Amino acid sequence: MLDARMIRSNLEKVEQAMKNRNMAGTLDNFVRLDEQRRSILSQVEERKSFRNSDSQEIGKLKKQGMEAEDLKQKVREAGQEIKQMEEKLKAVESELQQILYNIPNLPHESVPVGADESANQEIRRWGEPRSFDFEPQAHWDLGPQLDILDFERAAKLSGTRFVVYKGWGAKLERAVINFYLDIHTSKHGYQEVFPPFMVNRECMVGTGQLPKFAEDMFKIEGRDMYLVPTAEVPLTNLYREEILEGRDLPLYLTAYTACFRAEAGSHGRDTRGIIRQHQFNKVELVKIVPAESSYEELEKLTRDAEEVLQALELPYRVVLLSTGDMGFSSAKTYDLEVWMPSYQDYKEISSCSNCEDFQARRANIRYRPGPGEKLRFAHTLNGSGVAVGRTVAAIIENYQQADGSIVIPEVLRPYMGGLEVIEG
RNA sequence: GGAGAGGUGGCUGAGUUGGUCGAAGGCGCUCGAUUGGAAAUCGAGUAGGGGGUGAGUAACUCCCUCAAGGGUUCAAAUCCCUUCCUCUCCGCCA
Repeated sequence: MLDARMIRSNLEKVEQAMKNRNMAGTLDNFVRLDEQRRSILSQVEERKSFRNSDSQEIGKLKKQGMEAEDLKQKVREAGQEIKQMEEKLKAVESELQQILYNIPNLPHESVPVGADESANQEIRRWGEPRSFDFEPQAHWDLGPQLDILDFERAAKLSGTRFVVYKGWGAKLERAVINFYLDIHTSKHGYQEVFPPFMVNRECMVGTGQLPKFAEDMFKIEGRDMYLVPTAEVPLTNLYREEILEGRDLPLYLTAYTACFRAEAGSHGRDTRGIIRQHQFNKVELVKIVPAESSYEELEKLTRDAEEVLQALELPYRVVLLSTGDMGFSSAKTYDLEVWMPSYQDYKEISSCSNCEDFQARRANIRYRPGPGEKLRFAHTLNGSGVAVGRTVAAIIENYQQADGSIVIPEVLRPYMGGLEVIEG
């Protein structure tokens, strides 16, 4: 959420930013409601001020043993008026709130302006895509052949966009999770967290999934709760409605969770394999930092995510997303894209974003920079560190051999009981 | 699921015959005094949000907030209702 006062004094800038994000419409409604709100508010407050002083007057008269029926009557009438005005104010404020909740974050000045991913900028590449001396297979063919992925039985259990991992496949998934958590906690200084996979509405509003993207979420029937679409939600909301001490920042948090997404509107995209599932595993990185250092922290966070791909020796590239391709809450996003032989292309495996104070303002996460200083909204960052299912898919495809077996990346072998190759 | 207790400022803890209480005291913190420096001691200050005047992250002023929402009343931290949360006991359960 953007600061209403900031919008008020930067109308053109915000409207242009919305345009750059392919969001139609103007801020005319905002301006109208904002003015209305302030005008009603000062009127109400004026009445209240009179009511308060009259009411105190009654108290004084009573104390002296005098009656004050006239004054009481007057205040009673003022109360009625105030009540009516407050109802109107409430209506205006909630309308205003809805508008604010639906305005995306302002892109950082370093973000390329463009309508879609074609405007994204490649920042750097790491590793060489392997050239095969045989016809490489896709993970959705290799997995079932090796009996480590079972799509047919997953459909029986849950439908499309689900997968069952079996045997060494299940082990590999778990190995990747543990490997990621171990690196981020022991080497990069993140605190490991194991949060609930279900959260309340306030959390979803706090990080920006709601109200705008309700159709992408799985809601729990009969309760105001949602399955987490990413650990970013519980991790960032850990400090919702809290005031942190400046000296306690930055906070580095990491968590493994399953992630649940309805994938509304993505019919026909990535229908094969485990690239796009309703449930997938992810190790997430979240930072809560002072405003001054958030862009430095974004670079560091991105490197932290890259490092696990380097350790796995998976070729990837880093892409700076354009204004049209960025997520709603983000001011600047780097995607990490891993080489996928089945796509003959790089495929997103991580998304690292600086949300600045956009989420903190929604979730009311503040900090006191120093003793006696005014409270400020913290800056929040998040990044996949990285997607586990897509990692497994990338390993299967990039490490496949002509006979259909899969070599286990060296760093994962300790997590696999020393296994070097998964064979049929 | 049943029975009971409770939710007050950064923390702790008063305040429940409704009235000047945004809230005593303590701790913590900030500034000052003291000291060669520090501890101890003494003094002062110290909640958050929003609106208005204003060039102002200065100053002044008003409104709101004692878990959340509603109600009673001229007036509610104090009375009533609903919801949420915490704790204790019982039941159930991994």
